[in-house]
Amino acid sequence: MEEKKELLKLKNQISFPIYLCSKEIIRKYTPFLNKLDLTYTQYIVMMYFWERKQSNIKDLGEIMLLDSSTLTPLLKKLENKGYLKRARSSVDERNLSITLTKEGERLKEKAADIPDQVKKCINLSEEETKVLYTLIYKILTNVEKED
Amino acid sequence: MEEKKELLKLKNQISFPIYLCSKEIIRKYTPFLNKLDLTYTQYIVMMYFWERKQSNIKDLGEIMLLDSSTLTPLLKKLENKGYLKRARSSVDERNLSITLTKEGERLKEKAADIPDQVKKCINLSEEETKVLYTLIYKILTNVEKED
DNA sequence: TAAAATTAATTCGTATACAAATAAATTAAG
DNA sequence: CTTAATTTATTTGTATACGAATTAATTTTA
Repeated sequence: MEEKKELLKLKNQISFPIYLCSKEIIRKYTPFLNKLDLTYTQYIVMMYFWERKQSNIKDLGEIMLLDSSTLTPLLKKLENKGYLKRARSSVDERNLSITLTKEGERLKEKAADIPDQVKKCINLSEEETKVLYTLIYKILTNVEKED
Repeated sequence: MEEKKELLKLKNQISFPIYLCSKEIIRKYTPFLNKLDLTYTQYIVMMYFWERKQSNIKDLGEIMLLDSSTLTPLLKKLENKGYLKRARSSVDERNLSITLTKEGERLKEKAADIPDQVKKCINLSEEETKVLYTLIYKILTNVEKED
């Protein structure tokens, strides 16, 4: 009985520090991303396209774990900035074909230093990072298993 | 040179899985919290008051790492639901004194089962949770050190 | 002590984030 | 072959989240 109430303390719920950690790391990215006129979410979407060049909203959303209702306005912003191009697929007009522009390619060079800078702030050893990485992915796998 | 571009891949940035993990764990809370008519952020604010009973926006914001501009509307919602009471402090009228209501106390009983349910979804061992906890707090400490 | 600086909370503007409803195109079923 | 079901993206509504500007109260300082 008392035990259950103990669980209801913030410090005893792993979700709370993870939530804080995510926000704080994003906060560390912000000054660097501001120089590129990008938000964190826009940045990870750009990273996706730096790897893939071409996609649609559905596939992008499956990697980002973001709904199309989040991505639609975000992609329009990135198109307005000149980094992406949006066009309906001619093969299947339901699909939106999103492609990286030359300007979007160039942005990759400007972003090249950011990961190292943030890594420096986070300041974990290689070993610690690897362990953290494993545990976080374990949670992601477990949590997704139930659907 | 090629090395830096390698860093710009999503899977090589620890921030991305942490960001996903935070969102996915919150998603696991959602069905339980819906039954209590609470969002995740409202839930962690309630947890804060289950421990403290009384606070102001500034102190609350320092624990939650949330700005007063986020908390002001959120606290008004929790007041409308009847869980909190907001009133200017008579000692220093700049401060908003926020207190837990009887209804808010009762909510704690209804929430008592949630942590265990989510823990089951996350499904890490005691040892793994402890290690994760340590690493996450290490990042939080390192990241905050620089201010 | 009166003006200046600081502090605490609110308001405003912009950007996610997600559920639910809608719309348009394609596929499946009869 | 036409209707029904499914799929993909958009729109709408609500709830964070955060920076910047504002307001009101208190402290500091000249």
